[in-house]
Amino acid sequence: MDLKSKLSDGSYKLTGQRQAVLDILLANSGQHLSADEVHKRLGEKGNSIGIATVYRTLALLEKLKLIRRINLDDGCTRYQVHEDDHKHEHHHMICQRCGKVEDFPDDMLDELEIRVLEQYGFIVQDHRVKLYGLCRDCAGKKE
Amino acid sequence: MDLKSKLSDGSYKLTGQRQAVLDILLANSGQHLSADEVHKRLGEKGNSIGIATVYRTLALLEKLKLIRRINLDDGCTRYQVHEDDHKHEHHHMICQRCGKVEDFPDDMLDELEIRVLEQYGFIVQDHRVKLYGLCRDCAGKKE
DNA sequence: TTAGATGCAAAGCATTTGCATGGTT
DNA sequence: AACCATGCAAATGCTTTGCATCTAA
Repeated sequence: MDLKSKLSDGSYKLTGQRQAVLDILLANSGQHLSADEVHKRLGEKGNSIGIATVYRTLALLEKLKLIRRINLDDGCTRYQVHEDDHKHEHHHMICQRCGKVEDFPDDMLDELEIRVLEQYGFIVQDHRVKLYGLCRDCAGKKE
Repeated sequence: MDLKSKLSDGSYKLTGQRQAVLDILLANSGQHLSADEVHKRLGEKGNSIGIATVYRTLALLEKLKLIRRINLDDGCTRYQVHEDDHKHEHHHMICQRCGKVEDFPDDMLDELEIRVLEQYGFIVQDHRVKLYGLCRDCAGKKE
């Protein structure tokens, strides 16, 4: 784990809380946890941490690019461990019936980026795509 | 203006406040105003309205699909009048240097939606795309 | 007349911050 | 030892809600 080295690069210290928060995110990499959910899961593991520290740690881990921030428009910021290689970034499909959030890989926006550069002179450095609709399970059901 | 008819469809009343809020959004269609900004501009026009009414009105106008909600991750929800025809929806380019937000038309996600349906069985009903990068002005500058 | 709308202030949430204490290096 | 990190509670900022009053239909 390169948490320690990433931390020391910025004169940050490796603490039990920071390791614990990252561990929770790693153990739930398929989900998109909010600060409150991280806090709760830590408590369930007997690893209680102040909520302020959870927020501060999440902000730090994001700065170190170990996790990424996701906005699913549900009233809170959510987090997910960052992919190891930047090549395999991903976006989200949000089911409007059951609320499930699935990831899909990012490998299709290149054409869009080229056009945007041509037409607007806008140089794309990053992007966020959210698709809203019906997941396979819900699409199969009636009504 | 079809505000009145859209309102009466749902047994909502046409009030001066509702008209005023919509007028502000219409007069600033190129911008992305927050509830607070709408409230301030109303006040500047001598048309003071309670902030709670502004929030309630924005929620109502969104339900009537007269405006749309935009999240630019700056700590508040922003609003913009909806395009008349649903065909010409648009997305946003956010400059990471000067903060300017420009719109670009939505006419390129079709291919992506087809692939997502094929691979995940996900039926796309709506989408949100945000591009982060450098606008033409900033891309031209040094440093 | 009457259901719906408004305004104000209080309440709600997610998130941040001040400050004294505790822990890494 | 020195500096950074933590915890708690208070504070913040956006948004919502309760309730009495007002108004469009």
